[in-house]
Amino acid sequence: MTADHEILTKPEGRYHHGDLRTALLRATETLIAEHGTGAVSLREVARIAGVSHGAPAHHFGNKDGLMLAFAQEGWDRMIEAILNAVDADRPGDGPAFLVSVGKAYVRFAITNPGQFDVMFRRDLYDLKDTGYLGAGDSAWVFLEDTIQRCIDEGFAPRDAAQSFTIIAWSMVHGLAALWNSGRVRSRFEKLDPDVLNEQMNEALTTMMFPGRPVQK
Amino acid sequence: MTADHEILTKPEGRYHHGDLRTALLRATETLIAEHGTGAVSLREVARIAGVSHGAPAHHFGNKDGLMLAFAQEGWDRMIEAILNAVDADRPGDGPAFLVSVGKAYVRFAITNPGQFDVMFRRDLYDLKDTGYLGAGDSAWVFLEDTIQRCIDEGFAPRDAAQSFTIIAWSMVHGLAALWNSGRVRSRFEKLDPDVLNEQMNEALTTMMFPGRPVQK
DNA sequence: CAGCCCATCTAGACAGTGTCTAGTTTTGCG
DNA sequence: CGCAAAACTAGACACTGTCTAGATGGGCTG
Repeated sequence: MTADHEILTKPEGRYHHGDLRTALLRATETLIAEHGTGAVSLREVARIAGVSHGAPAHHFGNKDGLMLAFAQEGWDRMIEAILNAVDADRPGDGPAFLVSVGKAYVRFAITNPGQFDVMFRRDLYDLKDTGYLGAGDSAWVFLEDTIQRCIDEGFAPRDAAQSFTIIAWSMVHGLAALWNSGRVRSRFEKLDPDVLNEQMNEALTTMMFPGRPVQK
Repeated sequence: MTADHEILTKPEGRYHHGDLRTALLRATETLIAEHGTGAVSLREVARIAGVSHGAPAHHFGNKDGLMLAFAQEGWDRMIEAILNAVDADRPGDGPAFLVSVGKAYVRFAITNPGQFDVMFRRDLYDLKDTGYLGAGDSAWVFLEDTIQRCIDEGFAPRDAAQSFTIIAWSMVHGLAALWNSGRVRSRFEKLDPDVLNEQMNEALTTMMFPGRPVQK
């Protein structure tokens, strides 16, 4: 119905689509957003893109491949979103940097609940796939570097890198997952998620670095 | 193959199963454990239970109903597991009580990854279902009471009930979810999950209640 | 104990799905 | 221009969820 949709539909009378892979990923995103993850089918995304029912298999191998590609795209998008947020916030010290990262993580999750969900759904595709694990690994490494910076600045014990990384990731991931599950949200109908996100990340970081000098 | 399996299979020559509802839930559990959540189908659980393909619909309405019942059973089991753990640990103060609860939460999640997953999969069934939300609510209320006890004992500010509840739940839920996703586990192949669970919950509670007197 | 209601379960049909195959169209490259 | 490979089509098949109509028998009423 939108211009986007037209671009993603195969031009009439043509045999080749042009950018079918992208079109199928966008169709997947639309389906998940409008009807949930369960509504995704190879035949439906093919229909939306205006191609035959067998076409998607050529680009993704099978349905698992489509979901995996969608998850990988999600990791790329999330890392990009975090980098942008950090750029915008210009945090002064390590803990402030961590707050910026945590807020961006949760914001990405609650603004892209469908894709975030797929990124952690190990039943949708082969977990051993190197690309999938690789994408998640870069997120881990990024987070670990953030913690390491806090350690280098004297905010945390020198041997805390791994445990603090797990703690930080667990905190923001749990908050995001619970919010998206609808269980937390249902108790804060009138609360702006961004406000909750801000408050939680500030509180969590304060707990992690109790001796931290307060930033203006 | 096991005795359990035989009990759950319809007695030969009989028309009525006896306890088909339970048999179907157990078949669901087995399928998820052995082949993942995606392997669950009404026809396959019917096959395992030795009944016709249409029988499950009578007990659960449709597939969503089966998954919802499985999720509800999960909530019941988790609350029971937490109560048992608290009984066994006999924690002295509020924070120790919280550690006991948190450890039991994570332990349930990593020993029942399939069921835990389904409990938070809002795409598998209608989120507005009162039974589903009700089960989750009792968990929230239980956790909030635990936090309230910490407040009453002077370990946390009086107005911290809600935010501390979110923080605590986010922590343990995030840890459980990340572990089950395989991303954390892949980095600690040789580490006993129970050890990580213990250490994390102690560390997290120490962060939440920094002034807490150390327990023996 | 007899009769009957209704929960339980069967069996067939139907549209929709993933995946496989063989074949058709088009692109890109020497 | 020629041609191999990539992109896509179209049909088939087994499987799925759900809907129907009907068969069975457990348990309650009288």
